[in-house]
Amino acid sequence: MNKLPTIKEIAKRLNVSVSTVSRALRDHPSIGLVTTMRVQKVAKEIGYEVNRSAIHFKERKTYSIGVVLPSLSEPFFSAALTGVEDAAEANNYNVIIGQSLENFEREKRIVENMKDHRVDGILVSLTKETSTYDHFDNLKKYNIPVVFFDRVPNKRDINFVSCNLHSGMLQAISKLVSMGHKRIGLINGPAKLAATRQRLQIYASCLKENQLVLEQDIIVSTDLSKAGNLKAIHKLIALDESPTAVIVFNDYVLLDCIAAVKAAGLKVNSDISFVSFANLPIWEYMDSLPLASIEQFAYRQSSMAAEFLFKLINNAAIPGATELPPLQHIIDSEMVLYHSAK
Amino acid sequence: MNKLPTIKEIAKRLNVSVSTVSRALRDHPSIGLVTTMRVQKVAKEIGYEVNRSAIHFKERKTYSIGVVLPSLSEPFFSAALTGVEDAAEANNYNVIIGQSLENFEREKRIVENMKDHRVDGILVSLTKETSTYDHFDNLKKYNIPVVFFDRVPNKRDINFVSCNLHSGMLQAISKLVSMGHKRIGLINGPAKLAATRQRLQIYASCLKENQLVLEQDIIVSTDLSKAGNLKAIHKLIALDESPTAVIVFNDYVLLDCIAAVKAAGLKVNSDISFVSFANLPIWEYMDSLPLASIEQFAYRQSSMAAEFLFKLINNAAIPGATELPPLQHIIDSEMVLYHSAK
DNA sequence: GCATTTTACGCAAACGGTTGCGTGAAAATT
DNA sequence: AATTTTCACGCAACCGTTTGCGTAAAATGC
Repeated sequence: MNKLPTIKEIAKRLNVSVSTVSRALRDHPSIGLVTTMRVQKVAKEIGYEVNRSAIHFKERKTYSIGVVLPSLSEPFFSAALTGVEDAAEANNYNVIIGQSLENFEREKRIVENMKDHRVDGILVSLTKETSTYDHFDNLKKYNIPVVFFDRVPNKRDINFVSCNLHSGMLQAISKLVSMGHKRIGLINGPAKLAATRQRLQIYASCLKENQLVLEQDIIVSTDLSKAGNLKAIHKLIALDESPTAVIVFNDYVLLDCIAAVKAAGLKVNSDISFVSFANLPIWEYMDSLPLASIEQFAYRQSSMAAEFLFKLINNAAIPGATELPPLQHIIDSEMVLYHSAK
Repeated sequence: MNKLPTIKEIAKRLNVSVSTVSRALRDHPSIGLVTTMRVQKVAKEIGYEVNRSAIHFKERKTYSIGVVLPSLSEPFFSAALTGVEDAAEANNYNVIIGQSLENFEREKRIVENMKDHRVDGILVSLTKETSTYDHFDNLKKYNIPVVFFDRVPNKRDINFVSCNLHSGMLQAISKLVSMGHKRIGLINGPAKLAATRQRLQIYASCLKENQLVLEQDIIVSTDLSKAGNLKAIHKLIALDESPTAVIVFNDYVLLDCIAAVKAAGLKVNSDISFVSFANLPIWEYMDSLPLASIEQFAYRQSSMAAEFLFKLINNAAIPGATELPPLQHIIDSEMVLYHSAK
């Protein structure tokens, strides 16, 4: 346990005060040139490095931000994390990670833990289960700013970056219509999810914008289990007049749908076309591709959220600063075509 | 910027000294019961919480560990991270993340940054590029222990947990032999990778243990690019006497191989069988499965590595403790059959 | 040559909590 | 009743660095 050299050590060697050393190391103008040089020379010799813990303590900052998100096994979130990391590095921050694993209690524990460790700010993408936000509101007391991204609370006056699914969906549905599709179904998620309600609403408006009528029989939902997914797609292909195209809740659901459709003897992209919400980067390896995916820009969302967070952190650091208004941004999604070549 | 309550605040209110408050809050026996109660009551009333930064500073600990790994977009590493998180939570630590993205310079920067932030220890899975370890040796000076997992340095006297591929490979090759395969090829990685040399060696010994001879013509390699992967598999299927089974470097390579084999009109698992090293959890959705994968237990490796790290950290904390010998463990890989049912 | 400004540095407090040691008063022992 | 022990608490240093303020000495002005 050999101690690391401190500024005291340098002071002792040079017979100057610690304050002089401290200033000399930071090139403070009120320290003479020769002294400054001598201090810096000795500092280098004995391998001095500032003890950030001391500074953090003094400044009441830790120079680390927390990011809590559902699961890094989802490519969307691991891409998002990279966005956070890059922004953090640019701001000389480091990143404390917490995976909520879609578990509300775990999310609460993680936030609590991050608060205890006095992170300077927190980025969050919510659990599917999360519908109360007390554990975040609570952070105000500690002056810990929070920015949400992608999975954001249904609430005003919060800082967030999210993705507008409408633009991508409109592109997709317009594309389908231009290809002659008239019955475009929807396999939605569980009713309790905010994402589900949102998708339905956007789906409806996109149909309208293409002069198509909303037909309830081609709107089904899945609980996101494999069985649920299969049930949903079967319901659609069993109809007298099946939809020729289907918007699917996400790529995982789509994988099951494609398998089911094939098993039923139908051909993907000729008998039935799919559009999904992109979260898997594996389509290039698959035999059957969806027509398109709706890209939600994980990296852009998270890095912009991180920028917001640093803005809030830095603003709080300047003494008389007035509180910033809520920082909010919505990124347009985009359709990405896969099958166009064939 | 309203200040958080401190122990001074409590002391003032109760007209006792801060030391008494400090002790009362931790139920120190030398403080009278009534005083203790009064202190704790006031503490609760004003919502006091310890400032960990202060303690961290005093104890010269940050109660956070760093984990640096190639990329969380690989399911192997995101599973590994979950193992680290769970172990960290059990030990009241938090986890600072850094993705090296297979970039040596970035790995160095991350380690440097973690050192600056005085993490109590670091877990590492190396970049493919990494072949020098000075940036880790350097951490000794700061008493920051390091434990490697999965991708470990080729070096003695280090702490590590890794996975022995031999056991899984032996199971797989034995299985293939029992199914009648006699020519079992290998698509290996780039020569410069340590993993490549290791796989070749194990492949050779497993053949030997099954009384098969090593044939150079059915050992090919890929640079892991798509083109390289295709070239490798084509080389094998173009042989007069193609192998009936192939051990493949990893799942990404395998995806290309399967596509190529199909395109060539061959049937997977009848004309040619594959065994790969598991890193993708997506096989359940694929049309063509490999016969088996060799499971390397990301979660187990990383959580054991984390345990090692905490052992080292805690050992360093007790004053007269002698240094621990290198903590090392090798987990046996296992074959996981996919195709057995069909 | 004396008053004034500037230069270069030191002192000490502060950040929040922990802890070894000291001490007066109460309790126990003889 | 005198002595010893126990109890309950306070004092002060410490962790490493920053920073406002004070001040000798040097430089400048007249």
